[in-house]
Amino acid sequence: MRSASATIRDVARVAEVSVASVSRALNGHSSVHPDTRARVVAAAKTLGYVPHAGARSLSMARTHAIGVVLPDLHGEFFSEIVRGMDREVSARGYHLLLSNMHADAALAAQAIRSMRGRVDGLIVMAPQLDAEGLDDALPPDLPAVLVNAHDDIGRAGFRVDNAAGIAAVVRHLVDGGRRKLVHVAGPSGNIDAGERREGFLTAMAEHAPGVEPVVIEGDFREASGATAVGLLRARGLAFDGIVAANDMMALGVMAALREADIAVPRAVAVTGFDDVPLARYLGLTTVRVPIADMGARAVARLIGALEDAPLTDDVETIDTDLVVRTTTGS
Amino acid sequence: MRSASATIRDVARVAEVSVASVSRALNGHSSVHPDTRARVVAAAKTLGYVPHAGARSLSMARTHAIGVVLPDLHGEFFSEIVRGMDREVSARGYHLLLSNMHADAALAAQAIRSMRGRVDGLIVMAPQLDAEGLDDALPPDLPAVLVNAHDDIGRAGFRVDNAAGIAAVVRHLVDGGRRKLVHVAGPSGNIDAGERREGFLTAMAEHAPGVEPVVIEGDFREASGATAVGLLRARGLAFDGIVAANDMMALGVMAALREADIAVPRAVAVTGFDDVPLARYLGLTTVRVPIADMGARAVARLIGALEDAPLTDDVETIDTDLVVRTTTGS
DNA sequence: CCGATGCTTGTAACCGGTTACACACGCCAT
DNA sequence: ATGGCGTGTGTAACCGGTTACAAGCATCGG
Repeated sequence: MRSASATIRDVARVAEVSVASVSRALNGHSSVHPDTRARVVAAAKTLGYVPHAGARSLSMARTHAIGVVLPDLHGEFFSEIVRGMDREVSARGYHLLLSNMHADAALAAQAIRSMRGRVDGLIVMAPQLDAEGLDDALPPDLPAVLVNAHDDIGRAGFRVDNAAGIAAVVRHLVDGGRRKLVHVAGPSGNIDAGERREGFLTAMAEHAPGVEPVVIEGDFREASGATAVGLLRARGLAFDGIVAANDMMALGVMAALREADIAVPRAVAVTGFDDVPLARYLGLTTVRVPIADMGARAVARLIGALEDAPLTDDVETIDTDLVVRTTTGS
Repeated sequence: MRSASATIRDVARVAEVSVASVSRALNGHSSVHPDTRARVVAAAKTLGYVPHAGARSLSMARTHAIGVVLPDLHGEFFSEIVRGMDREVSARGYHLLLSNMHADAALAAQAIRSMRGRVDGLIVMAPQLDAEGLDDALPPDLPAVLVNAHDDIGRAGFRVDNAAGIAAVVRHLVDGGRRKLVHVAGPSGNIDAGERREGFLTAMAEHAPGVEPVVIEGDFREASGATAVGLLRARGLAFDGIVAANDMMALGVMAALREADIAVPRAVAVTGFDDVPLARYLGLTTVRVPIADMGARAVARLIGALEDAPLTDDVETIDTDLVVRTTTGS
């Protein structure tokens, strides 16, 4: 029982051929005599030989690994997007190399750079890096696909159709007879939060003309949903529908409404965004975002670029679905 | 603007020194003249040089990456354990290489082998592989830490203290005056499910002597919780507490009880196991399993072994906490 | 003035694979 | 016999780093 693994040279010695023949035999090259191949395969088996992926990567300039750079994000989004990527990646024989990014831009750039030579391409979700920041963080020879990208980033990427999702929510509420809608917005720096806020205002202008839309600031966290309800009541504003920018805030809203004895959905309808699993259990009407699909499509596009044509710089849009449950019931 | 990245030789040429000096200068070796170091650093900066991690790994026999082999598991567990590992790993300057395993043992072994030369060590969760299967799947020179291990695996690993968790649940229910307890068990092949089932029987013998404990088969999925309730009622068994082997089945139990107009917790108490986020929202009394901690500790142990002493073969136990909520209210 | 010593530096081997190229061989047509 | 061709194999360069070893040079003590 050896402790160090066998190398290709060990196999060559045992099979009494050159290392070149071992390599060719094991990689299914056609110009290898059947007898030779048999000897090589037998030697490899007795030695328990497994090729050293790092060495192969170096000489082939191909690692068959994809780097994933994500900010520190909450469980549901993280596991969904990674699951989607993994599904696609393992179907194509690649691996995923994870790197969680720190908030600091310099550290983020460092994390990205440290991937050179480890991966064939990158999938990056970097809310805090703008086009410039990305340009000097990304090694020029490493193809990258952006997730949650700005429209105008000038790079291959994906984005969620936030405006359409919010518009569907607003239309649904207006169809149900609600007019006095309030939007609980996400943090101001966040791209998706910004688009949802704009989308809300646009949709209100279209579907409820004449109504002054109200926007309360939130931060995507559950507590800020409850705070928003407190604020509304303190100001004495009348409202019959609350459109939260994500599901967690919608949960906070629901808890605060229950505490204030305001009936959902009779007095006030509540909606979220994302469709986290919790939403189904609590009957929350929300907008489903196919996160896993986005991960899978990002991977597919990246690997496609690696194996065929280079990446194009356009941003693809991910469609959303309105999921109607009980918090907006008639 | 070059398309291919600069190599150490390019830097050497520009700085007018040898590659050895570049390597030494950039790696903070002490025997480099300050002037030389300055020239090298300047050259590296103008060229935008980033060392090629793959090449460095090959010559140093160190990748600073840890392979993670997991079965295809549901969201919560996956994201929690990966989060815990990531926390520990990035604090120590390593990366995580993910590989989801297929159910087939041969494919699983293949997935593990393909990590050779890519990672310095492995963290493996392989419910379908026994000691033998692991022995010939794991390359002998690759340290590995097992998660969710059998007690007697003869390898470094971690396990959840399922018996203690279930015992705490049973004690809590008995303290609340419940005696006629039913256990809804997990799938028979699963290690944790088995330990929870045994733990239930042992705890019942101790805390409720004379009572005949009932066990209904389930499969860890929500639907099987509901099915179990149906079975109990069909058999006409009396019960005042249901101890589900995990949270999802407990949710199924609760839904079925609600449908049958059986009051929780007044008529029947319900408990789960795992403490998924949903449990908090639905008020489920359950056993908290610190999944992220387990991931972090597995990584810490593996990296410790890599950098200091080799791994010892013992299995460490992860403690659980009883979390009392409303489904067992007095 | 000479050898020992310490500080820098360069040359080249090495990590473990892949593959361009050369070459040996047998066979066939000329 | 000769040249051309196809098949199978080996030699050695290469991927991009690290590092053992040798060597140049200035300084210093005897």
